[in-house]
Amino acid sequence: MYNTNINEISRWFTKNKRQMPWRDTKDPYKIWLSETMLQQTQVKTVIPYYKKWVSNYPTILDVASAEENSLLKAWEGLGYYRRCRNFHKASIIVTDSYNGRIPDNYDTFKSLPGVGDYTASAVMSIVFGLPYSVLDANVWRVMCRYLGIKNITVNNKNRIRTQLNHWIKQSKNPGDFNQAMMEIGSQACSIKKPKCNNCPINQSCKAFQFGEPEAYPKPVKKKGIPTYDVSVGIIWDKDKFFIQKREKQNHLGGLWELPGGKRKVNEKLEKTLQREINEECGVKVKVGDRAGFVKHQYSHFKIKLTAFHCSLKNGSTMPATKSSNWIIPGDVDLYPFPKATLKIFDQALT
DNA sequence: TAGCCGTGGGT
DNA sequence: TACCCAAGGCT
Repeated sequence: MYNTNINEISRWFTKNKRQMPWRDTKDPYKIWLSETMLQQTQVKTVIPYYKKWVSNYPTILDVASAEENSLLKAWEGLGYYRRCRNFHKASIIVTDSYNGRIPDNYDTFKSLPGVGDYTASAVMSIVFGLPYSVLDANVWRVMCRYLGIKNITVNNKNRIRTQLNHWIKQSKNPGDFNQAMMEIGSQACSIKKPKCNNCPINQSCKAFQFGEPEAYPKPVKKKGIPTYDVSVGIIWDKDKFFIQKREKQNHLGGLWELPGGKRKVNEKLEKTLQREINEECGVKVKVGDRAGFVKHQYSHFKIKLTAFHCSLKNGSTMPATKSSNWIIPGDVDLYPFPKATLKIFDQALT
């Protein structure tokens, strides 16, 4: 029965796999990069970023020798920017400590920053043919349905691991097996309205036999997220305006932004701006016309973001530092900004 | 360990 | 519109 499933999965993958720029490479750098970009990010979203990245940085040596600011600019809009900073750090470790060769050992590779169980298993199996099974959100859903599992427990996770390990040891190509399982989850065993008639393992699938695949696994209720009113300033000095770099350990770390902050209850947005800029930069500003307004949603909160044109009051100065600068609108292309800031620029600088 | 971390696709 | 969630990792 097991080997029958393996053969069916393999046949299904050959027939149904989508083409992706990294699909046919065994270059550990490119597979590692793609798996990093794919974390919590859909294939369709990743493809253009992947292409641009490998064009800019063809080898891991190019990444190691690049400025973090340039790498973040290439990552701009992809989100979860810590992935980019960790990939940079890891590339330097590989260059300095492993003579530029990406480790072919699971534990050594997984010790690199940003490499967890999923990424290590994916790279080891796809590049080096080692039998480490991946358990991402897709495979988790496929296996919950296959084994008739509703709840996340340690025991159930072990049952899934055991079955996957058994299969992958039987498979001729561990990398293809892993990718096949993920592709089944994405294309056939979808969250809503799964296409069970196009699934290679439906004959042994408990959830399919029970006639209610969507009930497995049991959906977890998630919390609501708060909304904040935020106001930021475009502080002009002649043709230049002020930007600052966010602390690396913080939200959107390493990216650049306009100064500003969260509105307090019953506070006017103009007042918020003067208060925040005084707290952050130690200067007083004159707030002028509204420059833009956008709504934006992050992972765990939403913002309503209002931007104002501003100018420094007489006697106030803000010198450029390592983490701040005065730039002309054309320089926006030189710095990585969060999406919300880019939306404000679209409204305010054109 | 559960919360944090971005953005866009899909419905 | 509003909401869920995606080829996870870190603390």
